[in-house]
Amino acid sequence: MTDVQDKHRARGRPALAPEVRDQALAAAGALLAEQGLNGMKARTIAARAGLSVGSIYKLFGDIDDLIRELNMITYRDFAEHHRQALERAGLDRSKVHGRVMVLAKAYVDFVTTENARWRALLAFNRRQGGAAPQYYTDVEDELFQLVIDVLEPAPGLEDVALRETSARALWAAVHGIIVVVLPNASYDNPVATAMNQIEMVVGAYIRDAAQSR
Amino acid sequence: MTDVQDKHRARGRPALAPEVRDQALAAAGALLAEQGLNGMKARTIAARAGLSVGSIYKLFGDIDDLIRELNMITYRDFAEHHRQALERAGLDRSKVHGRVMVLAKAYVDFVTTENARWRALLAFNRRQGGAAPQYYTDVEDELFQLVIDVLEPAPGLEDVALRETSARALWAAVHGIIVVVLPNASYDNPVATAMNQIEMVVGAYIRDAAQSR
DNA sequence: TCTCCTTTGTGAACTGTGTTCATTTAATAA
DNA sequence: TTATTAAATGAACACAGTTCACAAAGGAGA
Repeated sequence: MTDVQDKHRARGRPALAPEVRDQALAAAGALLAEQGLNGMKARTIAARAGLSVGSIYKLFGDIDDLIRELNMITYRDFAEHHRQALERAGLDRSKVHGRVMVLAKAYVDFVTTENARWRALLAFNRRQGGAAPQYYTDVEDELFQLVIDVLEPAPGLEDVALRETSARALWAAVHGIIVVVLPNASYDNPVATAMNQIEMVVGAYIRDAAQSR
Repeated sequence: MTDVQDKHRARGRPALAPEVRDQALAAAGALLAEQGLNGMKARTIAARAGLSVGSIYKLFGDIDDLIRELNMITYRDFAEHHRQALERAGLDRSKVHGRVMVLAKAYVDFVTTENARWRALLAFNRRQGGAAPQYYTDVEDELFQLVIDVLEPAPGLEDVALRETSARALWAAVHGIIVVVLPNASYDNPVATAMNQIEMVVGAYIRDAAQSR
């Protein structure tokens, strides 16, 4: 059935060049960074990309698909941002506490500098009813793995299962503090407040693990 | 200027009885519990309340105002739910760890039993750009106060400022774990997983505080 | 070169939702 | 009863997602 003659190809109007999709995606990404989810209107995106509404739908399915794709990119950047922060810090692997705090600071920085994209990530994943899509979970695991690796030399966390659970629990805790503190207008210095609270929880956890070895 | 003659009053069609507003609010609340934010359409709410769209706007301003009001109620119920859980547990005030875990379990239970309302609370507050409204912050402080009180007898947390920061940090951590774990389909028993992670973080924090006294 | 023919791109039109406001309704005062 | 006034109503408007009949753009065959 798929054995159609190949000599007749490229009939009819040629499809949009592949790079057009990339350009449109980049345009939509810029819009998201500037205006958050508010900017993600079919017509706005089309205008920004220099395409018709119909083409946006041809290229991306629907607007939610497009947002998912942009969020995917944001999440990749997020993970990469953490990896680079860890590398730049150049701390000895034995400095577990310091390295976890480097990751936490990287998180806070990302939220600060990429606020609109980060909010889109949160808001949209929450909007969906069911489970997160597969590729999303993949990047998430990738990020957890980073924390697990950092915890590896920690005294008291030699057990792999315990270390993994610790990484998940700690990282969720860090996330919680960031989510609660950073957008809260009642703190005059939200970043310092968040970092302080993270320090308290992470510090206690690592000390306690070493203690109860 | 306010000294208008009072003998001419109640002219024209009488306004909707005050109880009508309460009934409409209750109807909208039921709708929210059933269908989440998806159900919060002007026409759906109006039909459910047996009123016209216009009346909904007269009574509540706009739909966002109405949702804010419902979220306010949810948040009150949330705080009350925690108070009652603490009371029912009837633990001695010295059992700090146990009492914090009672609060955490209460949180998890609320999310489970009142899922739609809880999600509305999260999603909507995140949707708003600026700071949370005043009354909202009030209930939040009320809830933090509960945690602060529970932490009061904890060894190592005698200092008031430290205790308050600990309460905020710990509660945000608990929130983070719940937000990350409970809706995650990859755990076969999300509630147990969440409670386990919370136990780890809370336990470590309290032990460490006692240790480094 | 000039028609067909096919495939893609376009944007007007349709649907659903928030919001308003001219009109209708229901009450009191005279 | 009638005039007057305020409230309730829902048709109409604005705006956003989505579709699809039609126009545009190229290749194939004459």
